[in-house]
Amino acid sequence: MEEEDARRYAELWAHVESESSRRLLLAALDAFAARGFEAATTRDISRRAGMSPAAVYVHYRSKLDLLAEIMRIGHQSVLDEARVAMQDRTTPAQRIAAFTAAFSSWHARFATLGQVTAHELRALPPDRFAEILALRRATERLLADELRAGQQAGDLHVEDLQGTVRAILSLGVDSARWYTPQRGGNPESIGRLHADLVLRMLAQPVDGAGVAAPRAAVADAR
Amino acid sequence: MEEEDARRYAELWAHVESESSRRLLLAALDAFAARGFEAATTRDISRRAGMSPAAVYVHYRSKLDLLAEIMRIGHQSVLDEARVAMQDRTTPAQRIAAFTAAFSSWHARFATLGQVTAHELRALPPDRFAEILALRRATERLLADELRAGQQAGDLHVEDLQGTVRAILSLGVDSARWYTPQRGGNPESIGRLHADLVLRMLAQPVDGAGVAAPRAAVADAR
DNA sequence: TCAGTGACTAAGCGCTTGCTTAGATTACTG
DNA sequence: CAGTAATCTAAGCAAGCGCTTAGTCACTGA
Repeated sequence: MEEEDARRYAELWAHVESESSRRLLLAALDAFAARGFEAATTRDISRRAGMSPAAVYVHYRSKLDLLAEIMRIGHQSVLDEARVAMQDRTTPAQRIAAFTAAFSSWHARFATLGQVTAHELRALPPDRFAEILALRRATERLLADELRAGQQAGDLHVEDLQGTVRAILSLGVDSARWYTPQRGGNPESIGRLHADLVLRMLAQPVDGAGVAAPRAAVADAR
Repeated sequence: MEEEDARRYAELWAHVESESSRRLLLAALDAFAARGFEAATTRDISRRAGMSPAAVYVHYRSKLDLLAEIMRIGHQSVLDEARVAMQDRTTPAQRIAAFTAAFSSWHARFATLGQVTAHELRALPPDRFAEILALRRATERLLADELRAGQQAGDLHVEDLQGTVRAILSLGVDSARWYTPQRGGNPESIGRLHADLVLRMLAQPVDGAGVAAPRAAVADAR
């Protein structure tokens, strides 16, 4: 992982007290992303953090504790960013665009973390899993509530609410899989692209001999 | 894995000669999907297939060989299905809709396999990886070529070609992560939903005081 | 001055891993 | 029915695993 990545991720767990703990979180994230949680070894993690294998256990009780902490911080971060992005918008369409842009650009910006959060859930024991699932559900609800509001107001075209929610989330989640700064431009441009695509998806037809046009509600949010 | 799944997957590797080999492919797929390639043990795989651990090595040279074979068959299958779905369509928009429906419904129908194909690529050594990557690129090209054709003909709205390709693929790939028959309906309905969302994304604006309407090219493909 | 504390390391324990070996069993052939 | 090849199992090896133990070291407060 590059210097720049290290600085970006440092902000995520700036609230973690010890410098060694923070170094271990970054080392563990790298190791989990590179080989998967099960294949990553505590020896590898400790080496990336510049410590002996035993030093890990001064700061964390187990390898699983490291994963759980990374997952918790990651899920909390994306939920917070989505909330902040939506808070000043005034219409469902605007809030959906803001959510999509924030969610997708987060997954590009923290692609390494995004891969781990999305695909190592199965490694968590039931109680940890439940905690993370609650955060995921809260994030999903931010989006679903706005889609429902826009649908009921007649401003947005939403035939399958749950399916549309999943589609929008998929754009973001999967960004973490393929994104690299080389291939994807900057994270914000991914967010803008996805927000634009989503607004097109939701454009309400205006009658005109079977031809559709986006209504003002959507055109404004562009 | 259920009886029904077993039958569905049996078709995928019907061409594999030995019955034991086919049972091992299914057992390995289950094990890889449940815990990840690295965490899955050859003892677990052999037990699922009703054999002793050593019997695996009569049919496959290594655990990695099992993964590589599963990946190859899976990637070839989705490429074939996409090609077949597109072949009788006459416009770019129709072929894009057909591709999207086939790609997404495949990932829902073979969700277990889809998860493995998408996320265990890193476990492959360079030569195996290159083989799989070629299949992925061929699939991607099926879609990209049609988007480019529709864009150049002026029928489709495509601002960011590579970004749009990735977005459409993301809808399918991520379906494998969340889909279950309980939550997602049948695979074909996922495909139809995604095809519809994609056609909306690509609708070309028709001038009219800043208001957009899909042109006939897209409306026809609906 | 020195007991106490927190961060760390060297060494290694008990266990599991992918895979091999040696031999048994089975199905088929001349 | 002997011979052969294919398929399987019981047993186990070398290596690597997560984590622990015992002890070192720098620093703190009385």
